[in-house]
Amino acid sequence: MSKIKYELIKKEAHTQARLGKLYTNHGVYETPMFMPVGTQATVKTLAPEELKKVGSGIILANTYHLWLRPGEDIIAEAGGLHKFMNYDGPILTDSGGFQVFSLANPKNISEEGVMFKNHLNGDKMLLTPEKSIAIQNKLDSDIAMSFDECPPASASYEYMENSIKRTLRWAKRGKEAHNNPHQALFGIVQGGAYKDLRKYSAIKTVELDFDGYSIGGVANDNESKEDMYKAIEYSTPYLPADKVRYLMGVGEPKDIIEGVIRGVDIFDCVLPTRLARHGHAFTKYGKINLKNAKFKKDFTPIDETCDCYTCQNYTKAYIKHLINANETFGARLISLHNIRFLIKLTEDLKEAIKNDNIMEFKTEFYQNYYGEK
RNA sequence: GCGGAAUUGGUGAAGUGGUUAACACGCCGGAUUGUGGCUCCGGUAUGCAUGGGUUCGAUCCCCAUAUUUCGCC
Repeated sequence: MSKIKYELIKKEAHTQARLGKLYTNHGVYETPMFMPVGTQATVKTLAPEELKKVGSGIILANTYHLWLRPGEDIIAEAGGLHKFMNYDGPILTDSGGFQVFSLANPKNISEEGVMFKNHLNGDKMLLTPEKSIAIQNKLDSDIAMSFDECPPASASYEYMENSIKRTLRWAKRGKEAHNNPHQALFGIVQGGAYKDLRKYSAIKTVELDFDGYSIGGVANDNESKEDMYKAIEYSTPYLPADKVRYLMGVGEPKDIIEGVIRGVDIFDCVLPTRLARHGHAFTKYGKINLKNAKFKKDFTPIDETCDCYTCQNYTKAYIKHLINANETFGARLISLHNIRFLIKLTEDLKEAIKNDNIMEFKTEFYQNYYGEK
């Protein structure tokens, strides 16, 4: 019957970084943590066992997509999302809120909910906080997300203020509609890079008392790094220490480090898998593009220091060939590596928190990755 | 051997007597942050088979040569 529990193990001495433990119905995991994204009940190209092997904990699936296809009833009939997709680790479902930002025309947002144009067949569909929660209840994920609006970072103060207030009303409605005793429900803090709006949103969201808290609305709309870090800094001070904090949609190595330093515990991002499909790989010494001609005869692994299956067995030249030939095995190999890279990063961050030297770790990482002094 | 047609970048090709030779693929780069996977954005022929000629000007007109191709003997 337990939903989710966060235990703060240790705070880093010089920053807000936290080492914690997350107890879920599908295992106990340490944070900081990176969640691979499996929108349509699959982390693209990868099998569940492979995800476990690279050390991933929670994965993210998407309410909106699974609602449209195959439909939450079919997944419920299968015995829930875990059984349906054969993943026995924890699953978090996004609420569909991000689709408000990416799919819906802004004028289709009302107090009641959001009108979407179904991207599969063009049908108009209404997603409301109650509906989003009902779908997530049926999907039976470990963590459900509140249905929020994710306004563009460039939104005006006025728009943002109205938006966060509506998101708060939606959060309350969603919480009241929530009806799955072993599923946790997270609230989402919005407010762009406006200090008082982030504060207001955080305090009011916490008042509603959720099982965990997210910081949303970052890394969109060409938002500057500076604004992203501000959005985090303006939010985390108002979040309770005994609840987990999740920064939504963030996954560049630099942003994960900066997020952890500002007190974030969980991240998710499509970047490792999307970059992989386009031939880009993370390495200790920066991101590389395997399509580049210089890798044609490079018979060394993507990253000599990496312990993943890909780096243990395959060369850049081979993977470049697969990507050039549009073979899916190439995307698979890089996806595996990229996810392992980010998870390894969180492992290193955990170690740095234990040792109270996260700023030193950051400096060294940046030197290697970005060539900074 | 005779006659016809063709010859434009790595490939398939469009095109006009007059500034920067269309487009597609490929190639070379770049992008990508709660995913509408195989997308988006750049760059990529100092030259239009070769040599002459006509013209103020030719990739586009004329001649020759070469190559390819089709038909006939």
